Amino acid sequence: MSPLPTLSRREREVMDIAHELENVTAAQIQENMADPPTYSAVRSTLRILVEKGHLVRERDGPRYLYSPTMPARHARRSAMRHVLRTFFRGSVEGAVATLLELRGHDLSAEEHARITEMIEQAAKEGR
Amino acid sequence: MSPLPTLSRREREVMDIAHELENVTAAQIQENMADPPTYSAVRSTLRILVEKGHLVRERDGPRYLYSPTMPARHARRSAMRHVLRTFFRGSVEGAVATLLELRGHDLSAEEHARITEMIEQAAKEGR
DNA sequence: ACCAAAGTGTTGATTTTTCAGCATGTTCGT
DNA sequence: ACGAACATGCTGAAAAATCAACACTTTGGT
Repeated sequence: MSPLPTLSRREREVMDIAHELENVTAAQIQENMADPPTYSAVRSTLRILVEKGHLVRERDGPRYLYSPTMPARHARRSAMRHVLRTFFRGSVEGAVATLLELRGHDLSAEEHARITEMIEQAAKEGR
Repeated sequence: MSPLPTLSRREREVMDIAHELENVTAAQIQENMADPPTYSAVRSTLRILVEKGHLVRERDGPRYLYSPTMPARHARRSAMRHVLRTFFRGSVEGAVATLLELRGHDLSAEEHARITEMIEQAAKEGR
């Protein structure tokens, strides 16, 4: 069914870090957690996430590296779709506006050019 | 300091619905939940969220309406900042690209115009 | 005025999550 | 080759979340 979207608070926190850092050790996870528990507790959460199928781990010499099961592209789309729906009523315009705000007002010329190009492209393909 | 970001699974689910629908009754929340518990359980979660300060409730005749404490604008920015950092390494470009993908390829002419205008504006103010 | 339907407050039990301790194995510098 | 540092597997206790039941009140239609 929907085996994945059931994440507890700590689990989600760990998953976010895993997505942000891509391939992480248990120690790295711990370093990036807010109000981190013991190393032991972190590994406990990691083990559960592996069991649930959200993370895979592979040996990296002495230790394990953890990475998200879901391909980054999927994860990005899924996350973005969720905020788009939840906070922007599906409005791409609204979302872009907020992104530009976040960017502060230091949009480089190159960035501007590339984004404009993307919009152009999307409009063309639109039809 | 940061009393808010500690939300459990159900709590987050309820908050998302509250953000999406703005002013909601307990019944509406329940309708929109995945694998919804009893009405009673929903109200239990709502009460906790009010206690924690994430929701406020006001009478609407016979019943209560719940709405997020955090102003929509803040919530939007905060949510977007989070996905930007977590899934796009802070790249506005990347985020916009994904937004356009999500949009499918049916970007209307008007939408295109407005978004382009926003980008222009941002670039000008940027310098 | 009555009754069913819908809403509310409160409480406590069950389940899940969270966390740490401990015994053990591995690596690496000296 | 030895030991400190670091990693792991396993286990169970403490805390939090989740949920439902019950008694009570309000509403609205007939």
